[in-house]
Amino acid sequence: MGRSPCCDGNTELKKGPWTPDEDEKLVSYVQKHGHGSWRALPKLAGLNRCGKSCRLRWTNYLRPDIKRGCFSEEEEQLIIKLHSILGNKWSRIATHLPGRTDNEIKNYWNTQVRKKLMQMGIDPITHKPRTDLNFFANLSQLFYTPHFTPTLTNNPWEKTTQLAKFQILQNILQILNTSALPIVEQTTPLGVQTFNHLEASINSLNGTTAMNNITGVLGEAPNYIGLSQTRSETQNYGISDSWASYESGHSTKVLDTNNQNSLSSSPYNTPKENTLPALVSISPETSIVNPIESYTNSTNGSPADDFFEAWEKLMDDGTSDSFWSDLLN
DNA sequence: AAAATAAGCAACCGCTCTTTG
DNA sequence: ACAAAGAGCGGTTGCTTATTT
Repeated sequence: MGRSPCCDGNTELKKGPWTPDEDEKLVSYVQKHGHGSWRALPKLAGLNRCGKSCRLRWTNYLRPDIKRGCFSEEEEQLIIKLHSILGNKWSRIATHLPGRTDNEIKNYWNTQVRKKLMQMGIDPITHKPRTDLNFFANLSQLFYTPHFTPTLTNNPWEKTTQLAKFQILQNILQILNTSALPIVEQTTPLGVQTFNHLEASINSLNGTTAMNNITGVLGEAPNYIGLSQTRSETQNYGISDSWASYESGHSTKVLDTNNQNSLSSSPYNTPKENTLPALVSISPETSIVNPIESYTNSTNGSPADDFFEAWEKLMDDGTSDSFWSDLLN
């Protein structure tokens, strides 16, 4: 199937940036007659453009309900959340941001959000922690940034950043502490000194005001941090049927993630002497497209999966709709 | 001050999906 | 049921502006 581009054979048609005169013609025509058939529109409106170009110009720029200007923190958080569930479905994402176009959101993602997530150590495609060596090489830089302090900022984005950093460091430390994965300390630029610094700093945060602040920020989802919890406790929290409940405006189904057998059979079980808590429940590689299915299929996996699961839950509104609003307020 | 490089964004391209006859 | 037209989507390009060297 498919079809040839609407402009085929019409090499005379103008391309490139629109002039104010062209904009005026298009706006005045659409306001008078509606767009009707986009293919027929250019001729009727007196434009030397293809219909597709007219449609794009109208929907992305000239439409009266377009909201222009910087994205707010709330919009940014929403985009991240939606992207973690929907992936690059920009038009779907755009339906939840009134006045924003899919193109604008896509551009914003590619130029701003993606970069921020990368800096946080989050893979912007999978929303999983980055495990590539470049990230580990930059770990010290991440750790020494001014934001990584025992007190939390009021800036919502920085709150998220701090939480993500904290979780990343916690899980890295746990991975390093796990005998099943002894290679990291030996083969990456992350040296013993950095390792000790990480451990000391995380321990200093554990049980401090900072932790109270973090759990306070998380509201009803403090278990995402899980520092002072037993393994069974960390498994008991519910996960909302994220997308269905999000789109319908309800927080509905709660899944029971208890599964002691799968945990005990994991090759990555944390040794008893490990002072850090167990990672959250273990799941196989999860699907961005269908997070619900991925939750219900939870059986076993790796520490990296665990972290992603925790992150996904963080991004995915754990037990109530108030979670993200708490974070943002 | 000029050149080089990076970043941001509007617009285009080619494909798929939906509608229509 | 089928093919073509129409519309929409996501990825990419290339121009403009800002920043760095």
